[in-house]
Amino acid sequence: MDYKKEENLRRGPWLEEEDERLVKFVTLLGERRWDSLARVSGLKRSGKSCRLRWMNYLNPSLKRGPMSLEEETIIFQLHAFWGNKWSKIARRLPGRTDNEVKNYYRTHFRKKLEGQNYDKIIDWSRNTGEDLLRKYKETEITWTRTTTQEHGFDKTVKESKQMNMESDKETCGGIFERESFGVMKSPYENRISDWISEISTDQSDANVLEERTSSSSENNININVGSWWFQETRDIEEFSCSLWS
DNA sequence: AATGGCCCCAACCGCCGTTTC
DNA sequence: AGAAACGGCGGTTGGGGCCAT
Repeated sequence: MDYKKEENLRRGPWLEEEDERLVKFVTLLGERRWDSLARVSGLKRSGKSCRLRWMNYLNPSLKRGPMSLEEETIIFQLHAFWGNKWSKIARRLPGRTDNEVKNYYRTHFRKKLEGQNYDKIIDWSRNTGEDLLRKYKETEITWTRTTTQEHGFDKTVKESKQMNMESDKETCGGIFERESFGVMKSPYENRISDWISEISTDQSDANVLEERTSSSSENNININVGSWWFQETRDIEEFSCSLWS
C-alpha cells in the first residue's frame, strides 16, 4: 500500500485504543497480511504502520528496559563483523528489535567510536581476515575499558588485564575474561565465544590455504584469501542460526 | 521561570527482494 | 511469465523530555 495514495490514513503516534485494537486483531489473525489486517480492523493506518507498531512496540515477546552489558557487547562485536545489518544483529538479541539496536548503536557507540577513529581502525576493504580480527580485538579492548568503567567495574583491574592481553591471547580468544574478577560469563558471551572460535578455526584454514597459494606461485595474481575468509564468516548466520533456539 | 541545545526513540520513507495471483 | 501486493530493511526525521544556562 502506498502511503501517498492513502490520504485519509492516520499518521504519527499511536493512541491507546489503536494499540488495543491492533493487539486484538493480531491475536485473531496472526502476524501476517498486514494490509488486510489494517483494513479489517478498521484502523486508519497502513499495513506497514501496523506491522511496525506490532514488531517494535506491542509484540509481547519484546524485552523492555535498558540494554545489559552483555547486549551492548553483542551489538558492538556483531556490528564490527557485519556493519549496519541491524536486523541480523537484532536476531541475536532475543526481545530486541532492529530499530532498537540501530537507535542504541547510534546514540551510544557511534559518538564514542568517532572519538577513537573507529572507521579508520577497521577498514573492511584493505585488510586480510587476520588483520581485521586483530584490529577488531584491539577496538574491543579499548571499548571494554570504557564501558566497564561506566558500569562500575574497577578500571585498574581492566587496564592491567589489557596489558596482559597479548600473553592471554590463547586462552582469551578475543573475549574478555570477566570470570577473573569475579563475574561469570553470561550465555550471551559464551555464544559469542563460540562464534569467534569458529571464525578463528576457519581463519586458520584460510591462512594455510593462503600460504600454499603464495608459495606455489609468487608472481601470480594476488588472491586475498584472508578477505575471502572474512567475507564468508561475516555471514555467521549460515552456520549458527540455531544458537538461540 | 524561560529558553535553547541536546539526546533519545518511535515512526516514517523509500527501496528492494519475495510471494501471491 | 509478469504484474501487483506484501514484507523486510536501513536511513532519516520529528517531537518529547531533560538539562544547563
